[in-house]
Amino acid sequence: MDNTPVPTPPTPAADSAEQRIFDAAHEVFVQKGLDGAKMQEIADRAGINKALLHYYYRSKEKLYEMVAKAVINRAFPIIRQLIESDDPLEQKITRFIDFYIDLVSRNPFVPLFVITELNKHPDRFFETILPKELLKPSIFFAQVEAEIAKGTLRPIQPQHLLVNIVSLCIFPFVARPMLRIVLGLQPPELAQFLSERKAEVKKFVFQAIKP
Amino acid sequence: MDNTPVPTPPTPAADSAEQRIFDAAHEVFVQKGLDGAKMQEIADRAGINKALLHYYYRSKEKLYEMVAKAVINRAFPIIRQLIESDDPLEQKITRFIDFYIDLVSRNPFVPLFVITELNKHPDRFFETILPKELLKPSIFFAQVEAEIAKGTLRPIQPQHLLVNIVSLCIFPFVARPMLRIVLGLQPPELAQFLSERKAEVKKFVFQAIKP
DNA sequence: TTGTGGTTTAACTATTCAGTTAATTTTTTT
DNA sequence: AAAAAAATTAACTGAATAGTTAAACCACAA
Repeated sequence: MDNTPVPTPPTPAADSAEQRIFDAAHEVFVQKGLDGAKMQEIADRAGINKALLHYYYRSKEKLYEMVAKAVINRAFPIIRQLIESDDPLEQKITRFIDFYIDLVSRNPFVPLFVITELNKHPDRFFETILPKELLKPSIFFAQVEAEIAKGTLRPIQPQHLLVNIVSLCIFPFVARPMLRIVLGLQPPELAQFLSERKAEVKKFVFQAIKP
Repeated sequence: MDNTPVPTPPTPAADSAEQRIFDAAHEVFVQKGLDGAKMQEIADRAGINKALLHYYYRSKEKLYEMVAKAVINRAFPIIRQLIESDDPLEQKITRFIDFYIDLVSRNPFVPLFVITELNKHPDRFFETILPKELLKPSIFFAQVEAEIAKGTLRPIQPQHLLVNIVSLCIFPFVARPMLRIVLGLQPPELAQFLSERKAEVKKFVFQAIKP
């Protein structure tokens, strides 16, 4: 028979106060950043007393750090897998664009959050939030070099290619409200426009790199 | 003879306290945002007493608003000129990329500032900060359509083309610290990498749109 | 010289907000 | 059911920081 004590789960139960606090903090921090977020607002959204925030998470900084880690750890493994896989290049790029645009269109505030965080506290970010193992894009780079050598790709620095792809995927979602200014689009047309991005980016990229 | 009184100039003298305050505020707000900026830090950077900030600019919000307007009004006319000019398309794209990358590499914090501001107070932004006249990209769109009809350009929605170009220009500079993670580049290599962007983006775009 | 208006400052007040405390309620254990 | 532990709250404290005030300073005119 099983007499091992049930360990306190590292992730709190789905509808516990602890979890509701975390979810509220997630929303608020990602949308407003560390300075813009107020503990009272987080408490209100979670529907609990402000003292509970400190009961479960000690301080604003600690809570923020946990949220930041969660954000990174949700996205990072997916990106790592996409970049480090050894699918053939064309398929890899296709998958990358599809996944990445899915990811960012579901979480449009995340890239902005990461970039802002990274600008304000680069040290903390690299030391405590980011996983020790950075990405290894060398497989991707080697694949690109190989296809160039074979003549199935025009010459291009693989680093630039990767950055180009990422830029095309992320930027329009991050800068969504800017599109209203630049293109003169209203919200409904804007949603339509963004839904076309997957196909558009793929066409654009493949045309740009064919020999 | 001229007996009209000399009006108080709308822009204060170059080395006045008023101007030094504004410059300091500009730096601090653009880098740290409204919430991250502290009035004391602005005063310190301007080398004056904190009370002077309120003497000249009433409140933090007012000062912030003036800075935001100045930022927009510096960038907007340049962009408008680039987009609305009637240079032939190829030259227009070339100029656009060159100017835009120059602009953003000299002011890497500005796009982030604008996007953040736009996310937090879209109403204020559209009502008080932005010039009444939005951009008119229709000339650009027409040019693209024309070249497609002539067969000198592959079919592509002009809106997507414009967004693609802007994304490729802005994003790498905004996300500069992310490149360290994605590409594994250290600061010196990173500077080198970014200096190659102008040439790279032009090659990439023109290859992507040729028939 | 002295009066006047604009400029600048040191010292102060008010507010906002993170964090604490001590008491109360709820849940779990015996 | 009583005792113990955990969860939750209202009310408080302290620190940071936006904003005010009143006095000092300065330039310049009468």
